[in-house]
Amino acid sequence: MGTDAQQPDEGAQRTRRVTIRDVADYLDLSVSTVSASLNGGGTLRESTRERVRKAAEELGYRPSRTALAFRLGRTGTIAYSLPTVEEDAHPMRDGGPVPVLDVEAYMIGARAAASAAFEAGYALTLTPPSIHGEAGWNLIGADGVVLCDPVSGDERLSTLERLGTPVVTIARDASRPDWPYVVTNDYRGNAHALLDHLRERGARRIALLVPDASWSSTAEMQQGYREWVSAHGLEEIVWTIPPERVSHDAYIDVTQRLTAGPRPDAIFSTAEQYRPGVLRACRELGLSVPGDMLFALGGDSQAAAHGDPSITAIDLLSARQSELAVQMLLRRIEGQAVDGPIVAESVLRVRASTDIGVDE
Amino acid sequence: MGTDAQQPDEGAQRTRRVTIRDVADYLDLSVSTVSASLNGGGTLRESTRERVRKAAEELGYRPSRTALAFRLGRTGTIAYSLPTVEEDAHPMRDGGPVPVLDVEAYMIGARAAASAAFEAGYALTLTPPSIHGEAGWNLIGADGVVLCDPVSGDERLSTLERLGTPVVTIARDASRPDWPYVVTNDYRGNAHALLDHLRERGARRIALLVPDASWSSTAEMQQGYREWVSAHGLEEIVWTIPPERVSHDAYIDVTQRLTAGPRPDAIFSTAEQYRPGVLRACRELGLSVPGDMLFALGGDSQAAAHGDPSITAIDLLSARQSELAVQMLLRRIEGQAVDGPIVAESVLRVRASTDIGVDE
DNA sequence: CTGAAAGCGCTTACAG
DNA sequence: CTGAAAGCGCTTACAG
Repeated sequence: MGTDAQQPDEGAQRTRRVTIRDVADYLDLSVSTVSASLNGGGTLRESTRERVRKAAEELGYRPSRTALAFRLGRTGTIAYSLPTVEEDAHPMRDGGPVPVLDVEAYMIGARAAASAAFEAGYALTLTPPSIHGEAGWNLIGADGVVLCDPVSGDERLSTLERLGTPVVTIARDASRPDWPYVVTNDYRGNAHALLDHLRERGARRIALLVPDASWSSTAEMQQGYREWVSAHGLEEIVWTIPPERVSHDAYIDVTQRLTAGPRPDAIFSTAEQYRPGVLRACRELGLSVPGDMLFALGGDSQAAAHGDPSITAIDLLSARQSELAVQMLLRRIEGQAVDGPIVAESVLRVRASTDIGVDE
Repeated sequence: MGTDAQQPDEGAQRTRRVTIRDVADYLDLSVSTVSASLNGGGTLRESTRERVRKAAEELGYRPSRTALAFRLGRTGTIAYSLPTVEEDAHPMRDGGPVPVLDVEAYMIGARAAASAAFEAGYALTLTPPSIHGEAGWNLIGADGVVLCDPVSGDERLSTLERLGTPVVTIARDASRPDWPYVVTNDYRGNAHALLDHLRERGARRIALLVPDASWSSTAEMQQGYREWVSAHGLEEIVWTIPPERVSHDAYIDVTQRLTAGPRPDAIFSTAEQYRPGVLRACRELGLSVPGDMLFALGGDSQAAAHGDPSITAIDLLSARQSELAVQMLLRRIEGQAVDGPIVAESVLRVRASTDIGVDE
């Protein structure tokens, strides 16, 4: 029963907005002059500009976003699009569908993107998971799009190209090896580094756990793995997880693989998402991590960093990735030169799951 | 090396857009007629409407979002705003700042909101974590805002009210008990249900773990807790976690509390975020869950559902919550009657962390 | 150095 | 039943 409870009137009448015309009339100037003063265009006396700025401030003038968007033909909006999977392959929590791969990384990325866009005067639109087709993107109405983890031949990418909308991807569309508008990571190199680390900690039979999907991050890590085991004369053990068990349910597959043949001494999961599944499978089979099984991840999370045991992982620095992608996209939108693919930094975080203290 | 690698020209010339004027000229009609045909306004022969629709389709006419926004004075955009905390209280992962409370629930909520908005013809803007002040919201340019978990006296809410922008909150601003534009949950009732459950499982000394913050969800659960322990003649044990340890670091506080006085036999954490911290503290003290300590959460997550042990939690059905909030907001924006506070459904999910099989 | 005019693509009264 | 006109708030040539 706070005394200041507020129930704003539905029909609360908003004060008519202050336009450039009001400022012009107030100063007996033309709207052209006011516009030029405020935007630094034209050739005006500095004193005039100053008068205009002051008056605009006084009158509470705020440029109309809609008028500007209309006039300039740009909405001042960029879209951020997370991976979509077919409805029935959606990992569900009771509360609703969860995006695939790494939820937390996406959240960090989306928020960093919103900040970077905002600082440049743009708003960030989150696309609905089901977006597809020209009509959808037309409704979203973005000047450009950051596409996270496209699949190979991603429909969103080709549709947006047809529409002439600039796109920057985070990680590649595997079907376009020469696509320059991408912020990616050295996934192969990361895989090598992680495998070197596992080997150093004594692993000799390292299984690769990968989703059966066409994300290039996955594909590139897998390629890195293949090169590496071949170079080290080790056996290639690839465990592919069907898309419908893209989350914790992977424990079913892992359990089956762990009991089927000769057991590996380390598991490298490209996806953070499989962490709980692998741990559960090991637990149920009485395998201690890292005692009986080393375990490392191709993506990081708070859970990986602070769970029991903490898991060695590659941190892709998602916030930085998204910032770079937004910056590249804004350059494309604004017609500036763009600096080819960017390979962002990643960091190997060594944690308890590989901390067995064995030196070879 | 792909033969179809595409490097769209920076200056790729977009085909001039098809306007309503083009359709009108094509049919020798006026733009008014075309407009009315397409939008169902006016009094036109059905045959005319049909001809227009067909021609529009043929010519590939798509209404211009910017023109529409300008003309109608609405951007066709709603904003979704997650809680902001002071910079230095941001839980950090190496990859960047993580939003407080439940990341996963927010991700589910944001995506559900994006879908609901999209279905109604709106785009969803994610606000940057640092948003504040009129200028920021002006840049975002939303027709309305969904505000998640406002703090008491939330600055965003008062700023938006001053701007005349419709707002719907998810959970209350505690300083506005009579605010009608809210989708909330029966947090007190949920607390009672959870406590009843713990008691049924044998708990007699139940500690409440709460963040030192003014989220009303927290406050209401705490109120529910107080009422309940008092009604049952049990001791009130409230453990408050300082805002700078809003995440896993809470294990420091929990460890200290667990070793300081007489030990509780159950912990009820209002925030999902404290799950790893509590588990770690128990682990390090050699307390098994649920053997030595029951544990339950006021919010759910995949990790709670599938970790070891799985944790009993209240599922707030975030997707549904967000859908309801978006629907209410759209009614406000479109000037329709709004149906007071909505208390959304929540579900108690009983899991291993309280599964001790003790009947009283 | 400043102003008048056109126009971005629509919708909405209003005429006919 | 259909059309002509005004106007939403700006910027951008272009004139003076």
